[in-house]
Amino acid sequence: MKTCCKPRPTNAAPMDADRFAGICKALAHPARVKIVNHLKELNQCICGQIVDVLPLAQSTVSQHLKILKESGLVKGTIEGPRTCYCIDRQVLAEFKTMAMQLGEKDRIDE
Amino acid sequence: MKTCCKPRPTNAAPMDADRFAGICKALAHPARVKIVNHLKELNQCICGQIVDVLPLAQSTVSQHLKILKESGLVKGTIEGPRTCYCIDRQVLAEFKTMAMQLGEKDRIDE
DNA sequence: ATCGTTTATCGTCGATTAACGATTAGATAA
DNA sequence: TTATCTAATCGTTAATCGACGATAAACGAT
Repeated sequence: MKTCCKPRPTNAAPMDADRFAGICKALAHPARVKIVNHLKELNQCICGQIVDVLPLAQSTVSQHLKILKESGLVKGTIEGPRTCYCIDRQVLAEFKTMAMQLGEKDRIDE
Repeated sequence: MKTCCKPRPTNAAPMDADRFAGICKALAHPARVKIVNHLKELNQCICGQIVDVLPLAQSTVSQHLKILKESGLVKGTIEGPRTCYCIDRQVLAEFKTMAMQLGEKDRIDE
C-alpha cells in the first residue's frame, strides 16, 4: 500500500487522494449510498431498520455497515442488544469538501 | 450477475444511488483520483503523460482510463496514433451535485 | 512497405468483494 | 436459569479488481 502524501505548502485541508478514494470506495455500492441516505434521514437507526428497507440479508447489511464504519462515514454505538448507527457529519463534510476540490486549483493530490 | 438493487416501487426523483455509486466506484482508486486531477490541471493530455507521472505500467494506466471513461467522468478522442483525454465537466459537476446532496433532505435515492 | 510511436486489448495471477446461510455473542425478559 | 432478540462473525461461493507482460492495432514518417 502506498501512501501518496507529500508535505503540502499549507492548505486549508491537507487531504490526499488516498483518503478521498477510500471514502469513494465506501460509497461505491448502491446499497451503501442508500444506507447513508437512510441514516441521515432518520438521524440514527439500528441495523434492523436498514434490513427492512433493503432487499438484502441481515448479514450482508451488517457487512455494508462495517465497511461504512471503517471508512469513518458512519459510527455505531452499542446500546444493549442493538447497535445505533449514525452519520459522522464531520467526515461527511470532509468528503464533500474533497469532492468539490476534485479537479480544481487547490485540489487534493499526492 | 445480480444487481442487488431491485426495481423499487416508483419514486419521484430519477436521480439514483446507482449512478452516484457508479461514479464513486470510478473514483475509488487513488490512481484514478490522481488521473482526474492531472487531467483537469493540464486541461487535456494523452495517455503517455499520465504514465510518466504515475508509478504504473502503461497497460495499467490504460485500464484506469478505460474505467474512468466508462463512468463518464473522462472522455477521450482519438487523434492519430494517440488519444486525447479530458474531463467531462458536465459529469464532474453532476457528481459534485450528487455528493452535496448525499444525506440531505432532497437527497438522491432509489 | 516497413519502421517507430502510441494506445488498447488479451491472458493470467493473486487479492478482494458481494452475497448468503449458519453460527455465535450480548443483553434483556420471562 | 432459559428464552428471545439483535447484531456480528464465520465459512463458502462466484464474481470482480488491480497489476503486469505480451501482443495487437492504428497512424505518421521514412
